[in-house]
Amino acid sequence: MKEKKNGPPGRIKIMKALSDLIKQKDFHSITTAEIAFQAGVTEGLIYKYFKDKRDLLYTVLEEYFDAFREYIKTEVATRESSTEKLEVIIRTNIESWSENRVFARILLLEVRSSPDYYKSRAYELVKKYYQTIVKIIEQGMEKGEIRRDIKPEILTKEILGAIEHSCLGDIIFERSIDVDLICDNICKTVFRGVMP
Amino acid sequence: MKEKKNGPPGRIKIMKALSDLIKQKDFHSITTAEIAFQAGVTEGLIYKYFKDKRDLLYTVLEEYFDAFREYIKTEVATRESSTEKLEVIIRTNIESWSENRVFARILLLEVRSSPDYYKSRAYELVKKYYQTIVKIIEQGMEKGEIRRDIKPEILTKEILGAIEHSCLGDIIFERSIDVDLICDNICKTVFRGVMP
DNA sequence: AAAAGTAAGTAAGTTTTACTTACTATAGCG
DNA sequence: CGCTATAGTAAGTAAAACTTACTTACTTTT
Repeated sequence: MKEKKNGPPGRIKIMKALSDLIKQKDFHSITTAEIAFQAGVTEGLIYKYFKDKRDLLYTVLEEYFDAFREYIKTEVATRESSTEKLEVIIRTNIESWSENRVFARILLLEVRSSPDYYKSRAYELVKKYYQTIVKIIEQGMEKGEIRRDIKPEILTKEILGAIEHSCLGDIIFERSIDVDLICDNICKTVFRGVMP
Repeated sequence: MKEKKNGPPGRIKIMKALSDLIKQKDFHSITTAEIAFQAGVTEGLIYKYFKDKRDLLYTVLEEYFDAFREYIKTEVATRESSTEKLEVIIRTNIESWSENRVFARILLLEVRSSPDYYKSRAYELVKKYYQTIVKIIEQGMEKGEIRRDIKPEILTKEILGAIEHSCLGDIIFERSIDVDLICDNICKTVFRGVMP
């Protein structure tokens, strides 16, 4: 069903090497020489498979995001109402970042600053994820489960932003994430608001 | 009242130069040679006043954030209830980013990936801003204006995250920001929730 | 089975760019 | 005046990203 396997061993080793190095330090401080050494290949090979150092980063992110979307999709499918679906998305999202720090760090900290990330396939996947949430909200509005006087696109961004920022500190400073606490707080405020 | 003026002309010109260049391209694509040329000074002078290229960036951000906090403070002072205060923070924050794109781009896109940003004075200011909001929420809880079953810290992050992510796309792709629309959406959901 | 073609990988550059070092001009001040 | 501190320069260095030209090995074709 997959169009292509992961490719030649060198390519796989390079991606694995970067992924491992990001556990230890930020992308900017990782050199191509280091990546090559860690992968057990020579520097030039990186440029055989990737346009440049950043393109390698986007490709690593792409893989993580693919798995993430696949997982979210199966979780969402088990729920009926749109609010339940949103809740499971919030929880699964936080959980994924809690368990996969490399994924979270690349997505939240490393890629956003470079213009050509927004031309990458990784970013296309991010947009698809965003669209999934927009559609759930639209369906919720049609079914009368969600108020109609707000824009689905903005609500989507609000939810994603709330999740992101709530986890950001823990991701940056490598603290453990209290998934239940954050999820519970976000769900309470998103669904019922801050009023007593 | 200010401890020191902005410093020698060269220093000011360098900061202005980076600020102007960030209007056109991302920080990584800006070279120190370019900054020096734009400022009409020589490259070495940058390193007389700043530890490294990134330190210059943090210092530029620091200036913007100082002005931002000053402005927010006066706006908040005009409001009485904590929800009104939160509302004015949300609006002023969005407005500031809408009007000052360089500020927004540095803060949301450029600095977060580097570990030493979190040791900078700019980051100290960010934390102070965050604490200001936490206190407003705590006061709101004491006065019974805000529900007590959520953590003020997480709610703060939720609000900041919602603002950020709602503006992010427009900031990245240099579109105009519909301040009223975003502000209205965020206030509605934060205060009353998404339920109909 | 020999020839031809291609994919995987290497070794040794080149170029760019952030950062250094050693120096000069100028202005304030006892 | 001479001394010191400040503002600034010019030329260089080191390192890191990226290139180029080549080798090896494995398929495919005739």
